[in-house]
Amino acid sequence: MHGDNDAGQGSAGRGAAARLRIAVRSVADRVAAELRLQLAEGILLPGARLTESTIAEELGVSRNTVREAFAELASERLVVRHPNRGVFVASLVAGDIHDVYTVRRAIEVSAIRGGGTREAVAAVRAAVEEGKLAAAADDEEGLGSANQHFHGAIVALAGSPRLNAIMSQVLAEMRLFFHKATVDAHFYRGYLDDNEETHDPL
Amino acid sequence: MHGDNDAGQGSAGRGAAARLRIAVRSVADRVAAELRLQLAEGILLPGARLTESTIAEELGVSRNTVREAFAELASERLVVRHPNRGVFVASLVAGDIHDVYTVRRAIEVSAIRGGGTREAVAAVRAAVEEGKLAAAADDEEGLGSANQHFHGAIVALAGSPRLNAIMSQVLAEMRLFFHKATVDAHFYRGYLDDNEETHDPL
DNA sequence: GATCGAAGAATTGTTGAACAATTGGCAAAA
DNA sequence: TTTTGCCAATTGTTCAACAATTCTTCGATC
Repeated sequence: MHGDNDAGQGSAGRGAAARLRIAVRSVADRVAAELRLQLAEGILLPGARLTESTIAEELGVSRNTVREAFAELASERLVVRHPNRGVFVASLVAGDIHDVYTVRRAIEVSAIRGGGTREAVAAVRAAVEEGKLAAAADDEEGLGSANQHFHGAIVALAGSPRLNAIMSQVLAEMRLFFHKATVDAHFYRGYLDDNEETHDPL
Repeated sequence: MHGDNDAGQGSAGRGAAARLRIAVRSVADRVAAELRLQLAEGILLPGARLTESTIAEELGVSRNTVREAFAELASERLVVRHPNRGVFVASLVAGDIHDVYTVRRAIEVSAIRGGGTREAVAAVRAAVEEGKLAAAADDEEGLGSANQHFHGAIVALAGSPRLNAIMSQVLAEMRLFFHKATVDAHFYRGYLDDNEETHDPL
């Protein structure tokens, strides 16, 4: 009874699947993506609790699927699991932030050393321009976006899939941090100088 | 009926749980740990297929739990998921290996720059000694182990939890690679020199 | 009134069964 | 031989159940 399918529908279905193959991943992945988005947009604030059943209901998926999505996000450090208590949006303390910057610096310094293809270098310059424009227009949002592109481009210089992956996690953690309504400006300033030093060699 | 628990057993159970709290994690985590072990020991060879139901039966857990373990391992790149086809032990091609070394180098160079506490430096020296002893005794196994300790200690110099985490993943990937029965010795040699250069500054 | 502890409620961790969707192999047809 | 279509096996996902654990609330005791 369950191996029962008619040829007509089969071929039609295959066509649709092929068209979407690249875009459509598993449901768990899409749930993770949705949550990642809400995290980045500050809809879910650090420290907030994510209840399995609630999210399962909201997104119309099963608790089990939500669980898989949580595992994904936890491995990215965007949420933390407290055994038997639940998962919470990660809230970064000063030490964590310092640590994130340590990682970013390690990756970027190494990537810059490596040189990079002409296109990769061009991408960096483009991101810098993007940032200047946003800064001139006082566009907070755009500046943040340009910042992400800049750091992504820097790491892409190395042409290393793993470094890229690590960097995108780092950037995700930083987004989490920056959306925490008010950031201690002084604390942040210190790191800005650090950034400048990092990419000066270019 | 399901909220039914007697006080006596409750207190006894709590004692046992408290004793094991640190060691015993979730079942999914233990499954992942077991698989990680089999991966490191070369029981599961690169390219091998891991069937959910088989492993579930072997370890006496549910398929769903195995699934969670797979997610964990996949995020560590120890296995790869082919959608709708299954998970396979990751098999690293030349490019991957190069990439792993790129990451390792980036992390280690940065960690060495940072200096490190006296204890951390001592740990590095200890690992070097361990390696020398193993080499003198022609102890392949011990040499591999010493190598792991060495690189772990190097990164620990930075005192960064995130760098440590990244490094342990890198080491796990390397273990996967080294257990692939026969490794092209020449290819490997090239990287050995690289290692030497990396830690020479010490 | 404050503290402590014990039911009770809520939530997580795990299981087992079910079924749709997809894949790969194999046999029959062209 | 190549292609087509079916079958078997496996994955992806859901649902329902229950045990274990944590959180809450409510008295009882001091």
